[in-house]
Amino acid sequence: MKALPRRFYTRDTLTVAEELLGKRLVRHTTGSKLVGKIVEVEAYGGSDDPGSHAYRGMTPRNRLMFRKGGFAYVYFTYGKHYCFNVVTERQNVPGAVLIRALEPLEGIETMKKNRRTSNVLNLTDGPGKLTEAMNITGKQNGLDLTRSKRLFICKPEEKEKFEVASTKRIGIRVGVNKPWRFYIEDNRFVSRK
DNA sequence: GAGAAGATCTCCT
DNA sequence: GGAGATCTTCTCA
Repeated sequence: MKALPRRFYTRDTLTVAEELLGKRLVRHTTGSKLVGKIVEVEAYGGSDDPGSHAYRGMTPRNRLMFRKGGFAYVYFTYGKHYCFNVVTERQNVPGAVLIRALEPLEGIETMKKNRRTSNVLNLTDGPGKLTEAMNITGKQNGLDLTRSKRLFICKPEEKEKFEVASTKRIGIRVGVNKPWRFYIEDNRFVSRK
């Protein structure tokens, strides 16, 4: 269980997005260890991407997107939900990858408790759901994923084979033409087909 | 300081 | 398939 190094994140956002598929998101909280396989992501850019928070430049909320890659960018939306992003690119180049869905691997009972449901398929198949299942909130905003012991991303122990599909992004009104959503084909935990 | 929209989820029909 | 929940953030006056 070794966290991915800084150089994994400080690259082109689309490359990082695609390569995050199949990786493990690891969350340690008091008394529990939660692990999920990343099965669906979306890439967000800067001034070239109207769908991105960073489209109009830096604001207090999106400043994390301008940092060097490897940090967590967590924001609150719709009055109810947190969304978890991984910052990409070099310092001062905005970019982030939204984690949209996970396949639960460890700590499933804790996730069920966090989500108040017994349906495994309903635990982490959406950006607002997986943050609740993994106990990720605004407190994790700005966390360094290459150094933290409580929240990080690592490679699977054995390499897995899968097909990657890409489509338009979901839930945004502008910038919908970009095919910047990636997911693992035939995985049951992907939020939408 | 006000108003509108939002990278969503759940419940209802 | 559709609307309501619910509150933060941004924009503009």
